[in-house]
Amino acid sequence: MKDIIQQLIQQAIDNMISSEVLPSIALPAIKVERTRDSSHGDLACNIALALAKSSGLAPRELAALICENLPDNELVLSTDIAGPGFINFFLVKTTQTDVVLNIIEQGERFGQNQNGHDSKGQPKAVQVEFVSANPTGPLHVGHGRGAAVGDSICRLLSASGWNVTREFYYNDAGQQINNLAASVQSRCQGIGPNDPQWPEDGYRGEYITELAAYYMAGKMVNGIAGLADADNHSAIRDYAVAYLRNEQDIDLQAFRVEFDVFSLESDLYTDGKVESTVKTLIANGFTYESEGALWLKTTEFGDDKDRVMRKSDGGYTYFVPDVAYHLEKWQRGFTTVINEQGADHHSTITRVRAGLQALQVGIPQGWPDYVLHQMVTVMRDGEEVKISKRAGSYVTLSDLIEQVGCDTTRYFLVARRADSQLTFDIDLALQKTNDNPVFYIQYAHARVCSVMRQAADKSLPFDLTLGKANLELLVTDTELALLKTLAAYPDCVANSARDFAPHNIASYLRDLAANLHAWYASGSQQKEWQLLVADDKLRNARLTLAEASRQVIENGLNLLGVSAPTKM
RNA sequence: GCGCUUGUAGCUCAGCUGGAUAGAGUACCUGGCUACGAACUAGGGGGUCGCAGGUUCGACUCCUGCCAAGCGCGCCA
Repeated sequence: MKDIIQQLIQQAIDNMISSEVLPSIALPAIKVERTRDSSHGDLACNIALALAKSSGLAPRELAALICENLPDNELVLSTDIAGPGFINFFLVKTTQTDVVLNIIEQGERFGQNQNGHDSKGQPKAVQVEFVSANPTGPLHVGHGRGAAVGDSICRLLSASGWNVTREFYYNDAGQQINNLAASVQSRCQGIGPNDPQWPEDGYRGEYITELAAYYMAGKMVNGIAGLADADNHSAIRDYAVAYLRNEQDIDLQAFRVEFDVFSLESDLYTDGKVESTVKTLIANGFTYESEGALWLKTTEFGDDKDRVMRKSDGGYTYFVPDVAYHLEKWQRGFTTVINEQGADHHSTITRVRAGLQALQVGIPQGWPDYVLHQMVTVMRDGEEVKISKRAGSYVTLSDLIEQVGCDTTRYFLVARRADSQLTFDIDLALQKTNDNPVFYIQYAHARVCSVMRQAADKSLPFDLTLGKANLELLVTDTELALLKTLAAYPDCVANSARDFAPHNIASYLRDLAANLHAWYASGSQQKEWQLLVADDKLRNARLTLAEASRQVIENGLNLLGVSAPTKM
């Protein structure tokens, strides 16, 4: 519909130029937008404002000229010039109710688009790396935010026609893994954090004790048996990593987050990919030796200082395998890669990108994309809960899921822009009342389902065909507002996917639910506005609108990984 | 000190990549069910969009400077 209006305006301006009403001027892109306020019609265009200066005409005068030259179109009821010079378009009724037919026809596919298709109409590949928690402890709220945001981005990209690969990267090769193993080993030997032999950077959490007990009891985890040998450091390390990976998998499953690929840092070493990456960087002349270490000239790619690649003890710093890993992503054919991670790691972005540029393999500047989420603070009983991995005070993701439920946790963690700080108020999330937006949206869905059940109970069966044929009977203010909101959904999905911004979906759903509740409630003020009226045509038209609304709520909630209950 | 991010109603946050009178929730005040589920809804009060400049027909949005908060600035990951 926007396209049609755009063409009409284009024709009008072309006519004006050829009849020399307008000088021949460069045209900016004609933007036609959905109006926010229904008194402004259905669609609006600001072209007269944009062209005012170059044409030498006053905006309102120019708008009037454009309207006069506008070709007739059966879909346009009338136009209006408003404010400083906006042209508002009022469309015939069927353009407003058409969205209902589209929703009914497309069902769960409604709202999807093909923006992720290439010129041949094939889905383009995108890889999204998220969570990527180190296997040194259970997942906490921060990981939860990464999981919720990352997973929703994946769902948005899929809905936009991309072929999405979800990937989890384990840093299972660094010093921290040795700390982990040492901590577990100490526990196996009966040493606690208060003993003098306890490792300096040891992990003190309760889960370490449990892990040690499992190992000593010889339990199996992911095909690895606990050897019950407290002196075997490497066996303990392998067991600990397997155990914690398994714990994380269980949490992620409970959080409804799945991955296609798990990559291991240790593999990059054993496959020689770290070594070959370093060789290329040296061969390309972007390194130098100093103070016994090997440095990468990251300053040539915008960093504020050069960075050590190989420490004087011979080991590589963490970002070297990161570069090797991203080179591998590129070689796997992903020209679009998104990394979702905590903002506390933002300094790695410059280094990884610099390393990739220095490899000189044709990777574009600014590749890969990053989505960073800010810190999550947790409030419980009105107090902030401090998160400290070593001290073991910890709000785990599984705690949250258990206490407030998967739906609420996911919604809360994804409902705000990733780059604003988030306070997770457990007391608020626990309230199953007014304050909780998740229930508000789910309730709207359940309410429609309830009406459908009522319809059957009262022998007022829902006849979809009859409903579709009588949509022009939808005329009340609340019905029109609801139609308008439904029509905005596809744009909302496309924009959210483009911006990697799933929080827009959360806001949209809040809005849609409000429209639905307002429509429903209008029936308690005016009985003739109820859905289940006696008139067959009107009732079924309304039930069709209700079903369409339900479908869009379900589709939207699905993008957030939140369930759409039929009963609550 | 430098870099990244943020600053919008008392509180928690949106604001659709420059548009019309800045919007929701919450809290506060006033109404609506012998129920198509009131986990809802109608209305009211509440704003120098951190501050100061600039860009233009128009700025919460873009630019510059300043103020404040969070996070980074390791031969840790």
